[in-house]
Amino acid sequence: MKVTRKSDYGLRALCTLAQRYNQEPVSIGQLSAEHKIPEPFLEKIMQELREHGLVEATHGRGGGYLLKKRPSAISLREIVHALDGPIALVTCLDPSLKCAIEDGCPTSPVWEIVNQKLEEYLGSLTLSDVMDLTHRPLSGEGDRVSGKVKVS
Amino acid sequence: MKVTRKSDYGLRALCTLAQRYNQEPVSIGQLSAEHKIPEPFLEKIMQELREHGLVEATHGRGGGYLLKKRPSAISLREIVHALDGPIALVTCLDPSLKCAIEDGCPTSPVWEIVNQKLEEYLGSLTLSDVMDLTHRPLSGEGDRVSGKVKVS
DNA sequence: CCAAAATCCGAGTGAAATACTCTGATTTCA
DNA sequence: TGAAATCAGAGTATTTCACTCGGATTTTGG
Ligand code: FES
Ligand code: FES
Repeated sequence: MKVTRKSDYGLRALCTLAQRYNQEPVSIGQLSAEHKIPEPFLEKIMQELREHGLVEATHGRGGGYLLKKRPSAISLREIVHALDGPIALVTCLDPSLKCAIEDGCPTSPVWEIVNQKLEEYLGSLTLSDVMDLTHRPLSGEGDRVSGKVKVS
Repeated sequence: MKVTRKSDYGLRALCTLAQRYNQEPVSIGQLSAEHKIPEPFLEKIMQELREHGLVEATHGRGGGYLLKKRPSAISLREIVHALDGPIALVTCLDPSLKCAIEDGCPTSPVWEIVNQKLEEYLGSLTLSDVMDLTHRPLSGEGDRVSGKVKVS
């Protein structure tokens, strides 16, 4: 039950792009330095984000990446989908590998529900939310879940 | 973002134990046959479930496994914890590997929240819920999420 | 126009996690 | 006493992950 490093790295990079929204493009060099991410790895990640339309790139001198939508219009769900693919908590839920059993399978209905819930929740969190949380270091140690960010 | 096969298999096995709650113990042979799970693998899984107190075993002839609590008192969370360990969506959240950065890390607050949400939700689903869902094959195709099972 | 700065692209590699096996010991009961 | 079951721990195979490499392409500054 883990999100891959690709998604974590990708999210971090997108955070700095969000800060610099509407400014100059940011290069892989800068991004990887800021977040201590191996350059060639981040390069791949940014490519995938571009292919999925979350980000756009400009070549050559002074080039780099820019967000393609406003931070509040990019959800964690999109990011994770772009980098890890759609969430399939168990292999049977993978749309490309339709399972044979299916009927009467005791577990698939639950996993499907949890899966759905997770996607919903990730869909409700945007890059703006992430930025808000970063600079508001969990005040008071109460349950952060019902803190600042909207909760189902 | 996957649950391991161990957890999926374990859940299936626990389902049949739930059906036979308060009856004769069920052997690995029976369980693995019913769910098409490789016997020696399931053996390991049942051992772990016993070590975590979800199940108890009786040796020798006619032996096998029994639930140690009523089905409505066993949550998905417990099961997943027993077999996959506590949920740590990103490595930084793993309590055994406390991260150095932490302060000002842009992503960890969000992942922590999602992590918490997930645990909460899995904690709210019990073996009874799973059984109910199994024999009620998603009537009407509506959003199953707010169907029969309690939702946050 | 050219060289430097950047992204693009596809293939390839090493390590780690996962999924599962094997062997033998131990307990129980007919 | 021996068959049926779990127990225990080490071992192996496969897949996924995390990351690299080499070279092509695009853009811009000088
Ligand atoms: S085994 Fe595939 S749906 Fe359950
Ligand atoms: S890198 Fe460890 S908390 Fe963010």
